[in-house]
Amino acid sequence: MNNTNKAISIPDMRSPCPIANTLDILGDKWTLLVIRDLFAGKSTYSEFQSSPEKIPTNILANRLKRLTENGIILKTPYQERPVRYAYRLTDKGLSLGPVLREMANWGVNNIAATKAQIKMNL
Amino acid sequence: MNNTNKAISIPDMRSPCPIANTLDILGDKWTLLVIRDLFAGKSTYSEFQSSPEKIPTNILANRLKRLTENGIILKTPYQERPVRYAYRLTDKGLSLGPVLREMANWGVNNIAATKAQIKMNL
DNA sequence: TATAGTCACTTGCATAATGCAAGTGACTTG
DNA sequence: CAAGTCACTTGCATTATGCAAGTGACTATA
Repeated sequence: MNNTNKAISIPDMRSPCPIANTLDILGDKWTLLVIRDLFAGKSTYSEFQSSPEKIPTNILANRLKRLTENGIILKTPYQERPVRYAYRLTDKGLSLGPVLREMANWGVNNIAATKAQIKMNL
Repeated sequence: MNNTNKAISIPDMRSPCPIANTLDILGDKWTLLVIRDLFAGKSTYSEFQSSPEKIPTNILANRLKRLTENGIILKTPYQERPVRYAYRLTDKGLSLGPVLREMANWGVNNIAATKAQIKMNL
């Protein structure tokens, strides 16, 4: 059991609606792309930066911070000398698989010129 | 057959990824709440405004415009004298049900104090 | 027929988020 | 000891969001 068993709490909820509250955490253009990259096997800051959408580095830093605070990802050093960090999904993060799967599915069915490049276990 | 059979085209795609492209249409704090309201049976401007999250009216107008342009919703007058408009989901919009369902499901399982208020056919 | 009210927005402006480029510090390799 | 990599931070311009008030078409009531 890792640290994903505690629920996220949102200080000033705009409503009790689960969709609204989920959007307060994931509802922007970048957050779910970082999570997509994690599902695709990426784990370091520079790997996230190298994705084709070219996320600005300040936004990447901000999203990694927010996702960590919300218990969706975990930051750990994977080597010393020099110390290098890996981010990975917690159970809470892994449980976003179905959300990503349905979004990807909707995209391929409804947006022209979209192509799933790699097969992910969502 | 209604007008939902044409795929959305995104002028300057940031990548061919279906998740990235879906986020370019739905990735913000408000768009999916309007769609949620439509799934919940709401259809007029004032009904959307009355939802507990209190969407600013300029943002509501903007989102209804964008969703219409993307073929996700349809605007039709439902009465003359005075003319009143109803928005409703196209087939493309209805196919977002699974996305909403998985987001709602993730919210109830991972965010404290979230409560699904009404049962929706997602 | 003046007055008030509703609906579906629009406008103006302040605040916050995003986007771009450059810089920083710890560390390693040649 | 110079150059490079990693994981960021900072400064600033641009864009989006949020709030309040206003608009115009229409109706219902006095």
